[in-house]
Amino acid sequence: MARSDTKIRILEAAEQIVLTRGVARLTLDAVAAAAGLSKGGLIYHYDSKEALIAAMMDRLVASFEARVECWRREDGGPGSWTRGYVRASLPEPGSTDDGIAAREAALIAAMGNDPAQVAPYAARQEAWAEALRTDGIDPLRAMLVRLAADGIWMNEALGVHPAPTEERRRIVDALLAMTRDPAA
Amino acid sequence: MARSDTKIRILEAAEQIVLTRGVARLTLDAVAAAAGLSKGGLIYHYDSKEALIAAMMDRLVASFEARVECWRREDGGPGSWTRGYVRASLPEPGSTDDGIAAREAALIAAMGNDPAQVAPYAARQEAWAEALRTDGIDPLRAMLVRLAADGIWMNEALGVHPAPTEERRRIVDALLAMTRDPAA
DNA sequence: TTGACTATACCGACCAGACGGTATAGTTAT
DNA sequence: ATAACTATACCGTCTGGTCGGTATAGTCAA
Repeated sequence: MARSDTKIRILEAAEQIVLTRGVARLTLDAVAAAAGLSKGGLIYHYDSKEALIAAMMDRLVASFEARVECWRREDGGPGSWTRGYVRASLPEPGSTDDGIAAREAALIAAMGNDPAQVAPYAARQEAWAEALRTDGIDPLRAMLVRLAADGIWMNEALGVHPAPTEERRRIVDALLAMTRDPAA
Repeated sequence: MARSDTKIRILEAAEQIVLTRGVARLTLDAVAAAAGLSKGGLIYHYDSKEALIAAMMDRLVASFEARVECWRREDGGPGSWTRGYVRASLPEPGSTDDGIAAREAALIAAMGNDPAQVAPYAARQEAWAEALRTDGIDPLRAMLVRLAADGIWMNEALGVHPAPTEERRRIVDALLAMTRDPAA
């Protein structure tokens, strides 16, 4: 068995638990069981629960920014970063892009365990605001698009669905269009 | 003492704990201490932690919808419900409207304790979507405004600030304007 | 008026179980 | 052999919840 997969397996197990059973059940025993190893094995990889959640946060920030950058590159032009943010935040339902689950789960876990652990995510805000500001489109418009995207995924992370699938798609299209059309 | 004040005192204490110390520290002992009574006294009013959080959720839904309705009435005309939603979600920083704290705290507490407890909030989505749809303005536009408002307060509930105070005000103004101007 | 009884509000000691974390011995791959 | 990894047993603490009890105020028949 590929040994280095273990750490990732642990993180994914932790994400699943948060998403399906709630932060309160994110216990070391539960994570170990879900990842298919013992608590001792889990602690070997992550010294403490805090370390585990910190790793989830790192993974989330890195994977999210990578996905934004990936979309931005195969797009280009004014507004491409904003569009990347939207696409990275709101992958097509049913797509294989499961990185989004990590984002939700990690943030919820951090918030649930200790609000201070949200810091790594909060720390990226300034950089993202700067990216929006210099994206070649109206900065206020870019920020509105970004916030609406946040509104969707954050609601969905809570299990709340502000719009059914069909309408959701139209909303995402509208957000992407707002980054292109100079009028509205 | 006015007996029913106690229940409110308990709920407010619980909100404060969630907001300042995190869900993990929302224990019955902590709530009782913060509300100025014993655990026995707390349990007398709310049979279990679950019941306490359910009460927080009820309070949140009722108070939020009341605030939306309040704003809508003293406004009127097309888009007034959408504007009410924005104003109820995003009170001026420093205003005495602390109802928003209840919304954040209750949702976080529910999510932290058991995701299923978010249900009372999720259940209102359809009604809100209907209100947006029949608000006299472009429904898609109304939904985008609502989602952006959600994006702001949900970020802030996590302790994340996507925009500094000055820019935040401009964003809120832009959202309100979007419910009035037929163009964009 | 008085005494029996009830309802409401609250107290705080206590308990069983769960939790994060430690210790340590064992296993496997190189 | 050694380092990477895993399993099991265990510990102290904390948590949600229980339970027996107290205090006060009100009702009501005699």
